[in-house]
Amino acid sequence: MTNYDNKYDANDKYSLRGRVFQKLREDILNGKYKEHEELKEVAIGEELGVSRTPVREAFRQLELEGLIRIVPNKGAYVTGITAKDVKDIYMIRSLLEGLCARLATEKISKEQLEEMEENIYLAAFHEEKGHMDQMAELDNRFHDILYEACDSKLLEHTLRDFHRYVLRVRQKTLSTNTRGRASNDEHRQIMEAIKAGDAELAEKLANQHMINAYDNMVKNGLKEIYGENADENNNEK
Amino acid sequence: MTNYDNKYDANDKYSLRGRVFQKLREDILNGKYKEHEELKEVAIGEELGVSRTPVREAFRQLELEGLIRIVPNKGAYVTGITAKDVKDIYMIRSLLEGLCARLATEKISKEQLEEMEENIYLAAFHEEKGHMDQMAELDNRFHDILYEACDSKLLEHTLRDFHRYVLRVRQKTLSTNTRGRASNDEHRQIMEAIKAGDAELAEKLANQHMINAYDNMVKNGLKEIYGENADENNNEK
DNA sequence: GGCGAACGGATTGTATACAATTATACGGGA
DNA sequence: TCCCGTATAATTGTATACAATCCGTTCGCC
Repeated sequence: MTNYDNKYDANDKYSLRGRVFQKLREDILNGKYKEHEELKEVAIGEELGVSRTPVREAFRQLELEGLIRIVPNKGAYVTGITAKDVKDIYMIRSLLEGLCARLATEKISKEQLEEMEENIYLAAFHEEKGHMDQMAELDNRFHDILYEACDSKLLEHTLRDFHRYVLRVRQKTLSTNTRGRASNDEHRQIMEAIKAGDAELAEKLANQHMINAYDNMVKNGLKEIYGENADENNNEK
Repeated sequence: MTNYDNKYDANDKYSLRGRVFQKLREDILNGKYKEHEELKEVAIGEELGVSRTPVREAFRQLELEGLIRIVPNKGAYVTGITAKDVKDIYMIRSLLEGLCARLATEKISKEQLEEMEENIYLAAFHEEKGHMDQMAELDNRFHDILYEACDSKLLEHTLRDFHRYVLRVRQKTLSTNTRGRASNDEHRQIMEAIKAGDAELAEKLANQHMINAYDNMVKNGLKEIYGENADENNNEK
């Protein structure tokens, strides 16, 4: 659990630690550092032109974000995501996105609703054109708007954490374009329920949206990508 | 989001950083350091006989646990919990504890179920004797067993985070002894549903258990303790 | 040849020194 | 008296030096 008030202030990009943190997070999510790869303090420090101190502090933060795993006196390793992790996350997200949509129905602002409509409009355009990158970006943004609109710092942060955590997976699987249209449709239905003030429906639709997203992942070979590497849980000392 | 595999290995109590981290966390939860109190690196370091380095690293971890808030170039402050935070947490927990109970119904081991029965038996005993401390301890343990039993590292960790986050509040409010018995009853019902293999019922009961716990808190003056200190969100630079 | 202990390199853990930033106190001027 | 700029102290940010630990290798012994 993290600082729900203003975490990004604390990781400000003007401090070396903050810059290292954001750079490493991005590189891990981008896949530059692969699963189980070891991150060495001096190497990272030299690459970014800083000393070990800010690198170490960034490591501590990355660990609690779940992106790396620090083994005392040994090193820092990029964490792997098992197929079960993904399943669990989507189970949790299904409930929480539903809650989020329900709360957002009461709390959403005019501006947020407008941005949501614009988002859906744009997504339809890019879907037709086959612009996958923009689609992914808009999908992320749609959920971010929803998180902001629920007016709960805690829920917003929790969902953002999970969302970010599965970005690595989504980048590899969401490029199946049949899902793109379905996802857009579901977004629009959620938006319309919110706009109509039907909190119950919005919750139900958001629930199902996550279930559908996960089912699609499984269909498109999640298992093959993140095989059942059961060696994830070996607690060897 | 944190390392779901073995975070406690990384914060091993044999490293200075780990010891500082655990000590500070305990002191914050115990109330030794009060809300909005500033934690100074040198002071903590001298008190524990270590240099600033491990203290700083412990701070970074505490921040992502949500216990302190670090303002760059200024300091680290113990985070306050607003009444709304507590409400949000219980809303989230209601859903997730329900999910946890549902999963646990399928996955719980014989040993875990036995410990749960023993827990409930002991709680009834201590409730009759009026042993508040033991009651609180058993209540914590009951939920921990449930978290372990759901067989999801991610869900387990998420729930533990939220649970720990509200410990500060619970210590001040759960000592109303009428709730003790009701809580025990609810625990037993959840356990029996799990034992009977009725996942739907277990989920519903766990949902309601959280709602009841929160309602009781409100009744017993949550507002008065954690007043609407709206000054929590001032993002002054 | 196999096995174990000791050595050495590499890496992390901790302490300390120095730089940058912020807060506070003081003093001068209007 | 009030305001404001400057100096100074306190605190955090970063770099570096040193200690402890881990891991592979080599050497010696059986």
